[in-house]
Amino acid sequence: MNTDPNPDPFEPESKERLRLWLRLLKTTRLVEAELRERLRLEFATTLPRFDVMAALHRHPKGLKMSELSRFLMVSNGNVTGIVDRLAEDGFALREQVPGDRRAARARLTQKGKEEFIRQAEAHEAWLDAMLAEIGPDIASDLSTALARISDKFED
Amino acid sequence: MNTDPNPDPFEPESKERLRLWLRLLKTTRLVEAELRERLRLEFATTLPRFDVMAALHRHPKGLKMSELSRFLMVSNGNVTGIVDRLAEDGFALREQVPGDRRAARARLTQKGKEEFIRQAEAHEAWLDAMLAEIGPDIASDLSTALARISDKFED
DNA sequence: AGGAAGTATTTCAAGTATAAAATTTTAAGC
DNA sequence: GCTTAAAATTTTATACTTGAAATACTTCCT
Repeated sequence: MNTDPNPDPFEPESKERLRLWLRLLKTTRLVEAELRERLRLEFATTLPRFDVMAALHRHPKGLKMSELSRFLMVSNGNVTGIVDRLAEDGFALREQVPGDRRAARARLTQKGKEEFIRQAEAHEAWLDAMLAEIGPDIASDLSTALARISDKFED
Repeated sequence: MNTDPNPDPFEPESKERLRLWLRLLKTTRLVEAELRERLRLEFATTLPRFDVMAALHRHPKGLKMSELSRFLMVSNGNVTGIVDRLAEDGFALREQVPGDRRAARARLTQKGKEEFIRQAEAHEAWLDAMLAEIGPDIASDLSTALARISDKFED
């Protein structure tokens, strides 16, 4: 489906890759901005809070702070503050890990779980609308191509 | 090239789109994190500073603060601080716009321009290596598909 | 001219983000 | 058992980010 396979044979491939990167960045930021605004308006929350809640929802037994940090690819000190604020609102809590007094496991409260489910349903519907241009087969191809990039970072 | 066109005919398309989004986010964050670290180690700078310098480099006559803000899709108040810090380091400066005493145009200094060129060359080489898995034709297809998403946000 | 509405920018408060240092606890080697 | 290394988390300092309010100037309408 590539309609213009080689517009300028003298242009290096690196320029084409740079263009791809800029497009990737722009698309991601547009979608992110839209999600952030809707989360703010409809649920009075933020994207980082949503991300943390999503991670905790996928792990009902809870996650250690360091696991959360790795999973979300954000710094260690960062999750401390986000979980603090979620705890203040009664959406999450910390539990001591038995047998290791260094570690604490964060998990959702019942209230947090219910709230997250509401948010996640809206989130999925918003995304579905935003990516409506992309049919399921193209979505799958795109995912595969993107996976090829991110797989290079495994180490 | 879609090797698995319909893994579960009962799964809604929205799940496939959600997966695509998560993959998009993960890939972008991985590449961004790598670029940020390299900019820090090799040039003692940050991604937002690089982005501002790139925008100013593309517009040698300078950009108004509000134009910079729109171009980079970041908030108005945000660019103020970044340009402030670039100015402290002698990489950028503000000029009054003649005929409109509200507006100021930011542009690169000669020192800033030279520094940016060094950084941009390294940046392009890093990206080329990170996206090496993606050939130019696939890069072009990918860009087209992503453009279909971001074009929906024009208004 | 004079005022309302709009535009450009900065300031502000709160939250997010990083890297690095500090703290506390656990595990390993000898 | 004692020391040292490793691990988990928090704290610190600095920068980035947003949305909203404040400030200053411009334009438009009458």
